[in-house]
Amino acid sequence: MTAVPQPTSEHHRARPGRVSNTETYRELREAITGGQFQPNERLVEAELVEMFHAGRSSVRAALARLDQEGLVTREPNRGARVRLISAREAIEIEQVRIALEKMLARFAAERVTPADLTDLAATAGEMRRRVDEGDPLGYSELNAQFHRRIWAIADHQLAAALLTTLKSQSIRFQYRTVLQPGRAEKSLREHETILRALTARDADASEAAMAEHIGHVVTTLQRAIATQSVRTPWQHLSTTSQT
Amino acid sequence: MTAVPQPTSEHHRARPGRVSNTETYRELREAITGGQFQPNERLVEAELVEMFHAGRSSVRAALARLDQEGLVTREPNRGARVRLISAREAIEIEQVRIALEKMLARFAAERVTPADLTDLAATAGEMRRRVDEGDPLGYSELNAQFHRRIWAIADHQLAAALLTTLKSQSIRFQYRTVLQPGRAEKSLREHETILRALTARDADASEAAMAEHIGHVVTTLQRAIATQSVRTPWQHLSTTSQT
DNA sequence: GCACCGGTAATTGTGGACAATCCTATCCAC
DNA sequence: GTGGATAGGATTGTCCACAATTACCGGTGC
Repeated sequence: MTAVPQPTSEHHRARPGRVSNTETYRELREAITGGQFQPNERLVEAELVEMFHAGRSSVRAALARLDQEGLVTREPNRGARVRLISAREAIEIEQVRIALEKMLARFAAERVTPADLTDLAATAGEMRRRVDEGDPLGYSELNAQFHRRIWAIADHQLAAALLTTLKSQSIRFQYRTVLQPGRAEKSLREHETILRALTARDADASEAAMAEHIGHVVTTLQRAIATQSVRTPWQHLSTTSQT
Repeated sequence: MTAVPQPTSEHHRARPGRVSNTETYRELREAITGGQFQPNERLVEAELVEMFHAGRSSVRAALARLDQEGLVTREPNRGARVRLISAREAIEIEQVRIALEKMLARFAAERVTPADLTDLAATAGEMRRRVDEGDPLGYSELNAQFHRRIWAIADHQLAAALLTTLKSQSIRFQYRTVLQPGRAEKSLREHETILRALTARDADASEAAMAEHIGHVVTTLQRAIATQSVRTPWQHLSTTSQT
């Protein structure tokens, strides 16, 4: 079956000297998304126990959870591996992302406040600065921030949770849409279009602008996948993603 | 964090006499969605061990997994409970469902084959028969089948997986829309509209028809929730849901 | 050289025991 | 009678040992 997106009960509190159960989960997750393991690399429980100074129970729980999140694969009696995301899956993820972000853009347009707008405008301005300075990494970070801000305005916990998890799966590591030349300027203009639509509180326009924006990401992604198979397959560069 | 939707590695094979690990998961899940437990009811591990003739490890694993799927809640050192889904969450679920099913309707319109269409038409015909006979339960089942068929045509694993899980969460609420007077006829007509749009291979019309259909479900749901708080809170009738 | 086969090592799956934590009921002081 | 402290029971969290399964490797027969 399939894992759903609830903000999984996470009221755990870290105890002083101990390595909490969810702590090892967090660390392992970080290690995977951070690229410390190659995709498809085996994750032997005993090794992880030593690596994170945790009990085997914790490691097993963490693996089970990451399995459901789609970051690792487990086969019975054969252990866990870092999940390798196929091109098709990566595209499916982006398509779902479009559907959800469209919805959120619409909701955001209906609820946005003046304070939100000045905030978004500030971020957009900062993004333009980064582009002009030729700082793609900083731009990426602000980009993510822009989108998250819209999620917050839309105030939709479920969609936000889903998007967060989906994001961590794909783009973060393997199919990084590398900075195609000229993509940054276009991306920036798309964000500005979104901002204008939100400012006008035009739900249809906001949704359409968001759809077009992420749609471009998909085509960029598809191009990247088409040409990628030739070059070095798995290159982990940084942790920010580019949209 | 949040659970993601991968078709979680599930190659397990049931051994003759033994109660496999994922088997208890399946049973427990079935018990919860089937309404064998009251919402918010405590799920004591020892009791479940006895009930399903499984080891505590299995039960614990199952609970962890169901926690991520959003069917149970766990608090550290305080055990697990059947998750009670708030009205807001139920609505959020339906909203996400709209977004995803719209997308799938569009994809389906682009890929549908003549065989698919005759199949859908047959289901729609059967649905009409059930409505005429006044068989809401049978209608519900066919309804679900109709939607699943569209998912299959769209051929989008991720979205299908997400929808399946979301559905299992909100089953309790979906019951309420069934019994609304006159809802069945309207629902049927909406499905027929969707079918016509698909037959015409009109992606925009298909998406719109699907959006309108599920949109009505949401408003019906909201009305039901508004009036519900007074009457008997949790009445489990069957396992099929009504949209 | 290659397929098959047995044994051994490595790894995962599971149950049980114990520790840690929380809840409840009771008792005592005021 | 009320509030707080405390002991007891119930329940969960974690470690550990052992069983079960799989992978690896060398040997044998053809």
